Amino acid sequence: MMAEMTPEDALAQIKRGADEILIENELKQKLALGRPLRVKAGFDPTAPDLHLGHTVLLNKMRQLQDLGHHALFLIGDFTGMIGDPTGKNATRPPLSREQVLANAQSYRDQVFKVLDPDKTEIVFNSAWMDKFSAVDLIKLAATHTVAQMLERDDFGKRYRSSQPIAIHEFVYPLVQGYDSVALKADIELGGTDQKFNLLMGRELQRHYGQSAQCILTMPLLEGLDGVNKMSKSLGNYVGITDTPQDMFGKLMSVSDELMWRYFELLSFRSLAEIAGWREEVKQGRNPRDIKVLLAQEIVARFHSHKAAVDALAEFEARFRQGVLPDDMPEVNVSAADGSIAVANLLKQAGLVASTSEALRMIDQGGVKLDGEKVSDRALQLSTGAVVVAQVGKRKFARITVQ
RNA sequence: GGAGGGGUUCCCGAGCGGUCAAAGGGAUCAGACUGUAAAUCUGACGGCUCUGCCUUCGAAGGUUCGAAUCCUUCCCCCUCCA
Repeated sequence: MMAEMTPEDALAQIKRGADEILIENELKQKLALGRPLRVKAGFDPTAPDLHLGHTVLLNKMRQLQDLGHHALFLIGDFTGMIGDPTGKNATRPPLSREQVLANAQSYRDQVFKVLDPDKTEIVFNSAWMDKFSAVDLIKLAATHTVAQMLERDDFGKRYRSSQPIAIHEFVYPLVQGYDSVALKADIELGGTDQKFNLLMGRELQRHYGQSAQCILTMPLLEGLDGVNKMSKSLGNYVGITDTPQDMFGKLMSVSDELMWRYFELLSFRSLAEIAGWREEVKQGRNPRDIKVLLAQEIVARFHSHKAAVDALAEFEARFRQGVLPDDMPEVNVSAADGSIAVANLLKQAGLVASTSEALRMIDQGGVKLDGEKVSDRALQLSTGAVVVAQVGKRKFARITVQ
C-alpha cells in the first residue's frame, strides 16, 4: 500500500514521536534498499500485562509493518534468567519452559491488537543462546571492556556510588546486542532507557561482520498523572484489557495538556489532522470534544467501534446528565436485627472501605440513595428495602437489605 | 571485621516524655464550579456499636501517673573505614 512512498517520506513518518534515530542517514539508505527491513524489539519473558505505555513501541512497530517491513518480536527467555539490571533488583526466579510458552501466548493475544500477525515473527533468544558455549560467551565478553560498560549511565552511577554490580549483569547488554547479530536486525526499537543496550547491538554486529542496525528509541509515555512514567505499580495506567468504560473514562481524565502528547504517541491519526485540532482549540474549541476523539480511537482499537460509541454515550449520560448507569452491581446486604445503618450498608456493599469512610462521605454530601442525598448519618434501612446507592460520581450498587 | 546514621500513618517527611491519630507536601477521595473522571477552589483523609471508645509511629519487653519520643534485646536498611 505504501509502494510509492519515497525513503524520505517513510523516514518522516517513522520520525513521528521518536525520541532519537541513530543514524538517520543510515536508516534512509536502508529504506532505499527496497526490501522489507528486519525490525527487532525485545520483551521480557515475564507475564505480560500491557498498558498503553507499552503500546507506544508497538505502535511504532506496527507503523513499520504498514510500511512493508518485517517485525521480529523477541522474547528474551534466556536474558530473563539473568534479570534485567536496569531494574536494579538483580535476582529473579528463572521461569519454567511452560511458563515462558504460556506468557508468549499471552503476548500474542495482547500484542496482535496492535501488530499485524502476518508480518510478525515471534522469536526466543534461547534458540541461539542455549547453544552458546562457555568459550563463545567469553569471546563475546572479550569484545568490550569494563570501562565501556561503565559508560552506561546506570552502571556508572552505581559504580561511583559504591553500589554493587554483579558481573553477570554485564552479560545482559552483551547478549541483547548479540541477539541483533543472530537476527540480522536492520532496525531495533526500544525505550529511551534502552539506548545503551541498543547501541551494543550495533557494535556487535560490526564486530561479527554485519552492517550495523539503526536504532530507534521511543519516549516513555507519561501516566495519567502527567508526571510519572505510566506504570502498573503507580496506578496511573490504562491497561489494554481495561473495560471500554474504564478506558474511556481514564482517557477523559487526562489533562488537556497531556492529551496532545497522547495524540502524538498513541493515535494513528495524521500529524496534520492533530495540528489542525490544536489550532481549533486555540481558537476556542472545547478540548473535551477532541479528547473524546482520542478516547474513542483507543477504545475502538482495543475493543470495537461499537464499544467506543457506547462508552461515549454512557459517559455523557452519566457525567453530563447524571443518569444512573445501566448495569450496576446487584448486592445483597444482611441486616442483623431488622434494620441496618447506612454506613454499614455501604460498607457491606463494598462502596466504601470502612464505616468511617462512609460517614465521611455522608458528611461531605457524597452519598445518595435512590437519587436522594443522605444527610443523616444515623439513617436506618429496614429489611426488605431495595435501594440504588451511589457514592461519589462513580460508584453505584443496587442493594437489597435482607 | 570496626565506627557511625536510620526505620513514623498509601508515599515523601516533621516530631524526640504529656496539648499526638501524630506538622507539611504528594497521591487519593468528596463537594463546588465547569467544558470532562481537564483546570481551579474548598474539605476530608486509622478503625468502630462515632459528641465516645479502640488500635497505630520496625518487633518484643521495660521505666513512668503518662512514651512515636527514655532504657534493653532482636530484625532490617544505609554511610564511612578495613
